[in-house]
Amino acid sequence: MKWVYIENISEYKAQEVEIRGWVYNKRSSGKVRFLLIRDGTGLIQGTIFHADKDFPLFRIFDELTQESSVIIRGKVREDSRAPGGYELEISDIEVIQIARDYPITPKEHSVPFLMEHRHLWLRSQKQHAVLQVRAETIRAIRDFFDGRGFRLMDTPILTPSACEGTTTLFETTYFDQKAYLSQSGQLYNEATAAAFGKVYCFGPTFRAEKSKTRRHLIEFWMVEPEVAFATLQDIIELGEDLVMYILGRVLEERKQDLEILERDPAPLEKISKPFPRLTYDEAVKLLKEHGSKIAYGDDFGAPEETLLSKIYDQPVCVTHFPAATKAFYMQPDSGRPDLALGVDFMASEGYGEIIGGGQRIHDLELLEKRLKEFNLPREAYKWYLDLRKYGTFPHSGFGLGVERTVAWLCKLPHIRETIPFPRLLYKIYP
RNA sequence: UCCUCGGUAGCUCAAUUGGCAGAGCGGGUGGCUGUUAACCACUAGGUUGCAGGUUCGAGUCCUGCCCGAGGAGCCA
Repeated sequence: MKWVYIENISEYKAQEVEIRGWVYNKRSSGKVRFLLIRDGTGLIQGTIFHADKDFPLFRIFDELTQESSVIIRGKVREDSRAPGGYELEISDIEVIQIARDYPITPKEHSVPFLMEHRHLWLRSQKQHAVLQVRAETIRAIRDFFDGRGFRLMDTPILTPSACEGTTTLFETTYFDQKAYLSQSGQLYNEATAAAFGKVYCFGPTFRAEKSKTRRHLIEFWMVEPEVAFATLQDIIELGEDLVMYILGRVLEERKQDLEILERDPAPLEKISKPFPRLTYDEAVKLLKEHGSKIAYGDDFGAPEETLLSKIYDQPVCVTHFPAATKAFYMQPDSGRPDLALGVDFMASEGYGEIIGGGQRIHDLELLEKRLKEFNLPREAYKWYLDLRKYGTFPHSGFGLGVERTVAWLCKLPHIRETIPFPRLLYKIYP
């Protein structure tokens, strides 16, 4: 008998097939039994009818518990009463293992309990749907860049020094030296951009920040493109195209998952480019008009990001931040050197920043001056300064946080469900 | 690190002013021919986070600690 996956079940109408999976739930009503099986690709209901209550299949059915692993065989039938529209008339159940006392029941559980059982929670329908959206988002990102002639250039996770002196790094040892887990592949991207023109890196990043909010993870995934000779304007358009591409793909390919999550797709479907663009000055003015107490010169905190993304029903691009709030390598505006040519993309519906980036300093003298101002050790950045010494080039790039993007697409209240095993403040189990 | 709230059965929660620790789900047993987190009946299940204190009597009040959640700060 042919082993098939539930997602393909409609191709096997009226045929005898085999499904391998786990018991999601079961119900019985005297001489009818219903078995809900999941196999990783979907859910299907199996039925058993028999007049004799001692029917052998009934006895096997009665032994089954939630998450027991089984192989079931039977005939596929279309039935509008079944969840999913198809069901299997079960002729045989082969038990691989009876699961005892599966901790996650079909009723309510608290977040701490579910996080403690994250390795099992992944099997639940909504978690499955979120991670399908994540996988689709990642696939879309790679297709987007690969399709535009970008080269994937993996950057190191173990690094000899801080990309930034200001943020908190995870320190480890590298034989007899100190080493740190990467916070960003950007500096290395600038080197590969000079070799390949258009590059991107995609990998995990680590930040030892004591952040305990709905939008921070200790370990998260970020895609970072870097384009040689691109300006701030060029990179804003690239970011818009990327966001539109991800949106289109998820809306097209994962509609069912958004439905499972009860995520109304309408606000996402309304999004179109170009996104509204504001300078920092304009944004501060607008925030003050809407009651924010932000002082000019302050970086946006969570409440400002949320407020800003609620004012528009589109993602918003904010540019020209005060240079003092931004990284040392940000190119200053030619007219107003106190402003940095940076851009933050705020997702709609209150989700805040999903992209941060900008144009990098390409002038050697200016970069050396900035390193001094930020008290960064020149020796550690020797190779980085070489990029300005040998054929320097204006260039720009950004980083898009995968988890924040997925949380927005799925409209989740917290980022922690957007990655299979989140690393949270003080929490590394399971 | 700070502020707020919480910790009672495997899970989610209730318990009046300090006065017999209880329900639903899950487990077990039985019933039901179309269930949709099925339903109905019965049943087993407790170191009330830990340590101390007040009291005739503490889940409830007090002190300290531990753990968790929400928010703030922090945060290319």
